[in-house]
Amino acid sequence: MKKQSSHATLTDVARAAGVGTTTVSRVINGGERVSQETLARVQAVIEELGYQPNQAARILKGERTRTIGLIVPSIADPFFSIVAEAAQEIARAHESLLILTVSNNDPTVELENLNVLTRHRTDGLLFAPAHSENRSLANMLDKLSTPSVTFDRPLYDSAVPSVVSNNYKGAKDATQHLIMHGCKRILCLGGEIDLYTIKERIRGYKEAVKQARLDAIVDTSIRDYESAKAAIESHFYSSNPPDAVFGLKNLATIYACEVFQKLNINVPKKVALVGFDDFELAATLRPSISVVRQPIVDIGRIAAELLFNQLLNPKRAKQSYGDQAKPQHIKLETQLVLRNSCGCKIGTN
Amino acid sequence: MKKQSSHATLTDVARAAGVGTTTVSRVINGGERVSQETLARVQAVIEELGYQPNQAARILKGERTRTIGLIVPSIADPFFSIVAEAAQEIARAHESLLILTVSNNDPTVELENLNVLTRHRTDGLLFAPAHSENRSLANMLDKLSTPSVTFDRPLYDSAVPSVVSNNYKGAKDATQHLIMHGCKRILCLGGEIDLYTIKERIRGYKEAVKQARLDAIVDTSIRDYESAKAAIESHFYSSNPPDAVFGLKNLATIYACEVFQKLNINVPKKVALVGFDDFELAATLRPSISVVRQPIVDIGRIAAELLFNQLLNPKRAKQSYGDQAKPQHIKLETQLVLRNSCGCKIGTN
DNA sequence: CTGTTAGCGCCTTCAA
DNA sequence: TTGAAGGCGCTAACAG
Repeated sequence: MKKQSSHATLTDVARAAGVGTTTVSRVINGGERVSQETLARVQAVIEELGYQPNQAARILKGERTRTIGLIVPSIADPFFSIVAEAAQEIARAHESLLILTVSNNDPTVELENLNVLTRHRTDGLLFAPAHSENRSLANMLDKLSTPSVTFDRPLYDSAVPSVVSNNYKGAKDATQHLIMHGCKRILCLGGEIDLYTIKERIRGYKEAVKQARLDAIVDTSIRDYESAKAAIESHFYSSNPPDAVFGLKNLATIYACEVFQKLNINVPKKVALVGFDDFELAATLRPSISVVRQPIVDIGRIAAELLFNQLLNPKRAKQSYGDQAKPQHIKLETQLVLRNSCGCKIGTN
Repeated sequence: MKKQSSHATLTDVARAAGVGTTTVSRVINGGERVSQETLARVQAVIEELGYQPNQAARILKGERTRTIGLIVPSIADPFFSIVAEAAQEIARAHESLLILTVSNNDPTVELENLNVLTRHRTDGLLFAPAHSENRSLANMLDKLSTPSVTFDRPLYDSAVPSVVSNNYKGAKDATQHLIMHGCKRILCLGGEIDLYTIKERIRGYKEAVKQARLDAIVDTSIRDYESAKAAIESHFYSSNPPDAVFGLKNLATIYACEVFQKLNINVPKKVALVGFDDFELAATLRPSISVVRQPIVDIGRIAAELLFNQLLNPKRAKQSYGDQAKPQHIKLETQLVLRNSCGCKIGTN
């Protein structure tokens, strides 16, 4: 009888094949310096025993763990699930595994995740920081020897590179487009004001209305359909209703669509609409919804590639903040996808 | 100078605190049998050094890895990203990490993932098998000591428990509902005929039309928008066009909507429509789309709970197929969500 | 080409 | 309440 419900070890294989452990080690690591016969025999035993090397033992010997940690606010969110898919693809190309954790945008949970991942000695870390100003997180990561890259949001005052969209310009473009359509009172609608992305988008929106000498009307009270309905009703049943809405994020835009439909407020005749973030069916809704599209796959892919670059070129890895070599901050451009909700007369489909 | 860019070890801590390694070990494992002073001193050193125990070393000592592997066809797919979120939540509750891999429904990739996860000695495995009839996979898993659970699809001829929706009944219900609306020629539209879920849904559809003595019209040629358009055109421009469509999956349904809109075929007057799987905006489209809704979160949650039950009660874990104790196969009921596309006159929103 | 051996970092007896 | 020592499975010298 063998050990109950356990895995075969390299020693087991060596014994069964009548060779030394080194030989087995050589076989599983490419089979260099091993005679054909021995190699075949050992491989047969490996097959028979269903042997798989114990990664933990390798790690202990100083090898890389071949895992990278990914911390996302939510994996059910299409944005982050697409980033995750792209990241895992790159990881796989580098023969690494992706360990997925979810932070809910909670810095405490984020820190916990970070610690667990550290215990597991992930080779690198990919994450969307809950708060971009988080001095203690920044210090911690700079001290940590684990290469890291943030995405969607930067981490200020740290040496951690980032890959984000140009939220500011995307929002400004969208707002200016509405202005070009003649809109005078543009409501900027959303929630989660603490997020870097939202702040940037609001900044872009404000810049655009300011340049056009229009009033900035910002409502960040949206949390769910109900709050969206309440907010929109209060704005549109007022004496001076908006003539356009800029949705700060996906759900805000979708809720706005639904509420307008429910209240029989015609889009785009009565109110023009542009949203941040494209979504499935944006082109199928009537009217079709104009949006600012982020290069989501690129964000995930480039962030992961940046990370593996650090892993493979450790030379620049330990630059600390303050060195003249600044961390790489990549800002990807967004694309304004014009459909009908903004007032454009673009052919359906 | 300390070792370059490496992590502090338990020995480092012990030395710095002027105690033995055993003491430090005790401190990080609850601090029993350690004097207050010593405990405080050691904790201070741990804090100062940013020490985190090396999980690999613990694993080598025989502890659980506190990781579970998740293999999904695609994480960008909303169905699987929701399952993943639910699973990671359960894992977190059990202080475990989720390692995410993507199979693309490719058995070869699936096997690779399985092997990598085995090398990492994940405590358990959660996966949606690419093919439900995969004898070698089944054998492999039965031999493997790693507790596993499949979701969305079972793995036949194996001792691996599963958590799936009642695809058969959901599809049958949907089809019968269309029949109740008076539909006589119901087109069953989709793709990926190899998948368990699709087969089951087709089975349910066929049973329903058979009971009503109607013809079964099944078209599984849908791969993308173009193929959907071609298929629908060929069916609807024929001499005997369908009066209803049953969408076998999300995208098939959505493509159908888009094509009908494009071809100016009125839903539900000209053709009734019910789809399998609910989706964001299904209620917002005009007409709103009636669907069969799966309890996705439950699938992920229950699968993960089943897995941890096995982990915590290893007694029944090693039941092999053929024992009288059959593996647990959980089938969750779906819900027919009636909106307007089927012909129901249900109030909007 | 092949085998022996010494740790990697931690936990767990066993003594003190 | 503390510490010393062995070993988990593997790899990398270092012999043969």
